[in-house]
Amino acid sequence: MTDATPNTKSMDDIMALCKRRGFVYQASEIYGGINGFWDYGPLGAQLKKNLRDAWWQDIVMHPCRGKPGPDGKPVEIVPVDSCIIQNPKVWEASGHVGGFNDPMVDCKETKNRYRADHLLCMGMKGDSTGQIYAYIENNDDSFAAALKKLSKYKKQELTKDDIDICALTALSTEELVVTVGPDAKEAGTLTEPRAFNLMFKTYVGATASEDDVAYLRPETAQGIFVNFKNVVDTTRVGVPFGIAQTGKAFRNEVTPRNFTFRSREFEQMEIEFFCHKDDAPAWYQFWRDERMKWWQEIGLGGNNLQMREHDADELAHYAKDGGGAADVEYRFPFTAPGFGELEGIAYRSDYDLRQHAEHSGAKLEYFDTTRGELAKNGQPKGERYLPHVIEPSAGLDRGVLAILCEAYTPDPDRASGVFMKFHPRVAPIKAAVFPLVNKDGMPEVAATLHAELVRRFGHLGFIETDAKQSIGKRYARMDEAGCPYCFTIDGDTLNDNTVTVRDRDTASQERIALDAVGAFLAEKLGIG
RNA sequence: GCGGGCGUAGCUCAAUGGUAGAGCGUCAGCCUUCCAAGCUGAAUGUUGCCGGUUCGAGUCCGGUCGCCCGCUCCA
Repeated sequence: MTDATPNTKSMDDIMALCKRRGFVYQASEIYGGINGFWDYGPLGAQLKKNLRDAWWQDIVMHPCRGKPGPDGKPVEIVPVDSCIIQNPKVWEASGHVGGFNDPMVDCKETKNRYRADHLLCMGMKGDSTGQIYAYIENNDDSFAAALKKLSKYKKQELTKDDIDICALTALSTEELVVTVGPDAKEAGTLTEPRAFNLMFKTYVGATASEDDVAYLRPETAQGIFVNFKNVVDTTRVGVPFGIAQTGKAFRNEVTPRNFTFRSREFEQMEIEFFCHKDDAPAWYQFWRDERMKWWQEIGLGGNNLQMREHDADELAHYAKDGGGAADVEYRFPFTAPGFGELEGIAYRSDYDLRQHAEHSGAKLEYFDTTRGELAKNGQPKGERYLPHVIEPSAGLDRGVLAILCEAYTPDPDRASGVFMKFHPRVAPIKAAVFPLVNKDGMPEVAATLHAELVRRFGHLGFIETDAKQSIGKRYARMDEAGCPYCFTIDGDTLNDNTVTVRDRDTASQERIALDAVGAFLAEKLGIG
């Protein structure tokens, strides 16, 4: 098999176009920028909104476009919009306070960095003197290398039965000085374990004391879990159902990289879908397939999109028997030939609700009146349980980036040299209206048509008009901005009330009636 | 955070330690009846930022910020 185009696009060229055409700017650029933050310009802001709106429409307002769930019933999803700052106990319950503070160890010799809790140390049994050798947990090569170095140091052939093992984090400062790093030759090159807090910290209230510490949310998911009981109590939803929200999340990444792919401030689109434990595998399969299909339909239909099931050893311990976890991945120019994650679909069991129930003391169990054994009157007695959760969690900014990369289409045969092949549904500019020349009554007709299209389609994106310079230059500009259709008023329009429609992807034209333009565009935008 | 590379106009790039430039794009006017045509004109830079060496720094040195690559990280 051959991939004709996937790896050949230049990320530098795509970034240059994003800047040039107003899709993405570096945040605080006039002050020299700030690492890991990006702003969207006019076209980027609308593109991002269109993608978010498409998700909202297809998830919340018309779930899965009407496709029934595995139970044969309509899929039910309701939205919430929770705060970026929550009670800090939320993040203790979710495990983020612990998990986002992984101590790291650096090796001064090899410049490698390791998670401190992933390193083990070996010494000769019954001989605690001299050097200690560190190796990486669950890594046979690293273990063998350390054993070999220890054998050479002790001048005798040692096997795994001849050694004592302990965690690196259990070593004293004195012991660390005589410890040889996993990839090092000399002892004492490892630093003390240092904490890296990946959550942004802030203070609630003006006094800013340590008692007032709060965190910017590192994911939107927990805002859903903490509102589970509220939603069940105040709306008429019943399990199985989902709660969805979009919003910003913040992670103090060690190394922001690859344009907007790993940013410190980013936007997520998340669903937490609650179902009975027995139904979880079927719902997992359902969402996994639906989400893959959605990304394909939104414009990532090429061979740069793939679904990857996580291997068993990647799975969280609770994910094994409810389906599993899978990522929708896109082959970005900077990951090629590999892929980068767009969305994760994870089986989370009842882990999150259970954690919040334990930490908060709230009763989060759901009483399901459709289950349980039948009473004498034939009605089910009901069943009380913590619902299990399937979580499709997508990165909005990553989606935008994938769409930008996929749309970027070099074409030496056209004036612009490149055009942006956006799916009409997400294209930030929906249409453009041009008078062929800026005289002879054409501008007036164009202005009238433009005003009509703005009224009818302006809520979906920009409707452009432009009478300056040559028609070829205007088409070229629209190619780079990814406008799918250009309507041109020419001399014939004045005689027979027809206009030309130029198709961005083929650069070919057809004539349609002036009063049919609205219907034409509606059909092309999929809102006929 | 570590190592390497890079930083000049919106973009792509010039400029031996000696007056900061070009092409494209942008804007204005003229012209123009279908794909960046042509003509005329205009705007745009504390050379990322701060400091040092020098009579003189875009150029050399130090620091800092940012971007790219490799580590690390990616809950």
